[in-house]
Amino acid sequence: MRVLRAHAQGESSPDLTMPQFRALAFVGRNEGAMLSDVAAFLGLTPPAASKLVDGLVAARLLIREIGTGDRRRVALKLTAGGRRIYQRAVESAEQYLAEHLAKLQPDVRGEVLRAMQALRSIFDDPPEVRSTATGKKNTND
Amino acid sequence: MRVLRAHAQGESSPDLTMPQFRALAFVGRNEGAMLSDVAAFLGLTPPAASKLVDGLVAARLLIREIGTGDRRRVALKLTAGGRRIYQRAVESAEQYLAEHLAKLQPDVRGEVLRAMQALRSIFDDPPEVRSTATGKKNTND
DNA sequence: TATTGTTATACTCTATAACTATA
DNA sequence: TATAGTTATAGAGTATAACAATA
Repeated sequence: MRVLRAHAQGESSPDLTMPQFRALAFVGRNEGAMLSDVAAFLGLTPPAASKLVDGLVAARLLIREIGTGDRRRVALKLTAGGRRIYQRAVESAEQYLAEHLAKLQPDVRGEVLRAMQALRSIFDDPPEVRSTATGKKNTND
Repeated sequence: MRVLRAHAQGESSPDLTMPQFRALAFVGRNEGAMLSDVAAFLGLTPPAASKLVDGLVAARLLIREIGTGDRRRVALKLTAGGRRIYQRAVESAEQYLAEHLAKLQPDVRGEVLRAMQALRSIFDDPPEVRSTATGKKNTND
């Protein structure tokens, strides 16, 4: 992760900080996520997440939409520009990973894959989003 | 790493931020490291690293020592209190990892270990320290 | 009354630019 | 002249507390 992060910092769009990019990427993976989902995933307090989103909205990479059912909720979505930056970063990271993983023998690569799955299973990666903020709650509530 | 970091944030000494802890841990692993080693490892500019160290020195967790050979260099060392906090965090993280890894079958655990070694080999983890700042340069210079 | 999010305020993190001391 | 580090300044990140709006 450290190596990948260093790579991302070298590549990413000039004026976009790491926290901003993490928030952007989260919304990229979870279109319509609530603000509190962003806060929970990034480990931030709601005010901190709100301010972070402020910057992304000001940069025209994200938009806030009022929840259609529960008007307290805010649904976050990427703008066209936000999606462009997000996808470009994903592609860059994937290419970087692919280049390096190609150095491994196929059987070792398979072993790496199974190891990753094993780690994910025991560290209980929780679902990223509680709801889509577009109205009804989901069963996690 | 995300899970482990969340764990560390819950455990760690109350008034110690993540960047501060990362710097502390780096010096813990690299006693006598130069300031520029800290900056390079954390991906910070020298002024940012210097200010970060300021806080740790003020908290009496780290001390600055003038390099014995090259007086421009600063050797960073842990105080007794700094070492105590560092070791406690390492033990906490190790215990957390051990508890979770114990859920895996021994052969899967072996596979995870080999996968980690394979990843390290292809992502070229660089040495953390350029010199010990206690005088003579090393062969990397 | 509880939940979602924001505004207000303060401190830390981080960068660039300019500087000091040493080599 | 080049290198290691600090000081000065400014903007982003983050927290706690207080608030507004909605449920």
